[in-house]
Amino acid sequence: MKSKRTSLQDIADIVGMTKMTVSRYLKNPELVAPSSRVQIETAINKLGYIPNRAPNILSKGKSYAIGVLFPSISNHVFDEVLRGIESITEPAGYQIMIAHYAYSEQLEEKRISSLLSFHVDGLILSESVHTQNTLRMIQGAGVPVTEIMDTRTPPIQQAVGFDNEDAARQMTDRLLSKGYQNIAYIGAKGDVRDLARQRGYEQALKKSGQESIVFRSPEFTSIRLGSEILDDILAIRPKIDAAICTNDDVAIGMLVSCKKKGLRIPEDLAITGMHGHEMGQLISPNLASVITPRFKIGQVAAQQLLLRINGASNIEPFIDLGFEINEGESI
Amino acid sequence: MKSKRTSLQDIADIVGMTKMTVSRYLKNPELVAPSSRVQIETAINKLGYIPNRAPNILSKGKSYAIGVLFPSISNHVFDEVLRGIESITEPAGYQIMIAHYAYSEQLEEKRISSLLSFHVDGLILSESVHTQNTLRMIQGAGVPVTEIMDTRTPPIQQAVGFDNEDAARQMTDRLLSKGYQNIAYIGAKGDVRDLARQRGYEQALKKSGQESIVFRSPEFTSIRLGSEILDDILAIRPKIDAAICTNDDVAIGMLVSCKKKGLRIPEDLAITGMHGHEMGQLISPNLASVITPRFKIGQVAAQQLLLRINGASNIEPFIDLGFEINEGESI
DNA sequence: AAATAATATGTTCCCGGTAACATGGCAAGT
DNA sequence: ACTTGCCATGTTACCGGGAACATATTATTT
Repeated sequence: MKSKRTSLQDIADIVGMTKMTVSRYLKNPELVAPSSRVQIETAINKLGYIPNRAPNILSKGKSYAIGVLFPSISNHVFDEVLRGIESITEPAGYQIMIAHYAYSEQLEEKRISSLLSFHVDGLILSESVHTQNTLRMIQGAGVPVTEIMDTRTPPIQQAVGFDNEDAARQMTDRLLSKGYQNIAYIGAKGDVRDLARQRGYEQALKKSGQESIVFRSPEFTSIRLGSEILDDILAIRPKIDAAICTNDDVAIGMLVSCKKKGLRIPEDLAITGMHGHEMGQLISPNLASVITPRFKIGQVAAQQLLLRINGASNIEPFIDLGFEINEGESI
Repeated sequence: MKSKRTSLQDIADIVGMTKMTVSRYLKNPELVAPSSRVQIETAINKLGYIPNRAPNILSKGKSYAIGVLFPSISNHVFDEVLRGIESITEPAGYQIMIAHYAYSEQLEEKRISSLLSFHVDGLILSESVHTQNTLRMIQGAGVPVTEIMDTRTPPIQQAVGFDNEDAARQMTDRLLSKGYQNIAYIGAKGDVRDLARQRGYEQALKKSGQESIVFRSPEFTSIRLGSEILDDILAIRPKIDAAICTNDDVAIGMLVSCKKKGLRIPEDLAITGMHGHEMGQLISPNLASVITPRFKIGQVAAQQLLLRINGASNIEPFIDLGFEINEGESI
């Protein structure tokens, strides 16, 4: 039953050559005599050869695979990033191995360990906080790493993204300049980016002399969370007139809840999000959001990583790709 | 610079034993003398050993990895499925390798080839249509395969999911029994599941004697697509009173558009979706949808796959996990 | 005390692609 | 005719974990 996969040797046996010739045919056909090529080709078609990376991983330590870690695979933010990554790795002949870690450092460590056990040639991480062990492993494996999204936290080697703190600060300033008096920040079970945004918000408020109002849910972000949290917030602070949400999911949930309750946006409550989710741009009113260069982030991260995999050593530790603010109609 | 990763041999050298003893310590510590254990432990902590799967893949042909293919990683539907899969594979010590193929058979083939080149022990596929080459490769590699979501198309080996055709038929019947007279089906750049749903819809309509009205966009499904398509549909068929959308994204987009135009739901237009997206349950009116057992599908698929990886041969070709219909407020 | 068993560790070999080097044969150049 | 060189192919060795078997040391039994 378990009839071992065909190896180069099996093909070589059929055509009466050594596996070396078959190997050459697969990598550089022009090195093989035309008459031999036809024979090998025929044999391969008959047996159906599937390449085998294990020998090379073992003897050369190179897998032509790149590990990509996302906190959650359903997050649309990372869909664009992935497309950006693949736009670079695909033509370069590198295979992507995606894993997710549910925002848990411990799970991230497990995933990285697993990816490294397959000898990935490089890692793209979405988190800026790692366990001690994770750092040791990466160090020990000697693989290049690029961290994406945030450019605030000092990276392991290199960060590609934008300034979350500044994004929140600028958004807060817009609200202030529009005259809002009671601006709240809505966070969730957080990553450092959420915290960076909160800092930006707090700094902007402090400069203006306003008091900061922070709500942080212990749950992961979701549309549902945004919709549920509204009542709690209004119960504690009935007079807030603007809510800066950590991302579009929470903002959309809150916006939907407001509409159900009959609250007018932005007259009764202004709402802002983060990342420019398709949905936020379609609903009415149009959600104010920070538009981030997600595709570009993936692209640049992959480019940088490949450069370093191929030996480049002049690492730019921070590559900031900026952002844009879309005021929408919700502020 | 490229200072080769520490191997079992490196650790063995430090403690003055052979790598075999170190290997034993890692797999069955109780086989190693307590005094040796401490020494090895210390050496490992100092050098930081990262496991290496390549030798075993090479010599035993087993990777303890399972390849999972999703059409798109941002699709929330597959997030739940993935959680279900991991709830089984994680405790069993299997690593998941996720890949996506953007609904393209050709890309699926490339991904499968790549996964097989890493000697994955099994595959979970989300598509029911494959290239000839894909089928040959799977056959040749001799790996167990489980296809998820649909239980209509004949599977390569086994399918775990629900009956898309029946789901659409039942939903159509609900609309008919509520008295709708002009029910349209809204599809997108489709997979077979979309087509199965269309069939179910058409059969239900035929039985009732109504004429079927099908709109199929050449684009991938998205909320935006749903919102854009509404005008086109109304232009061609102004008198439709119900729209069965291929999934919740399209339905939500359409619903949002209706609200913008001032159309009342369900009085002016009834709308139904598929899969029970969180957002659909939060918006007002609540979206009618088919609630599918996504977590369970992942769980059962993984269980079945592991059984077969471990030699089980009594394959149940179809495992139907059913669905529920949530009428919501939109019909 | 001798025989047996249990324990701890060592030895050998396998997997398969391919880099590096070796070789045999034929064609071009002198 | 002899050298030089190229072309097509072969040979060898390597990577590292672990199964299977072998061996050495100590403990237990009769």
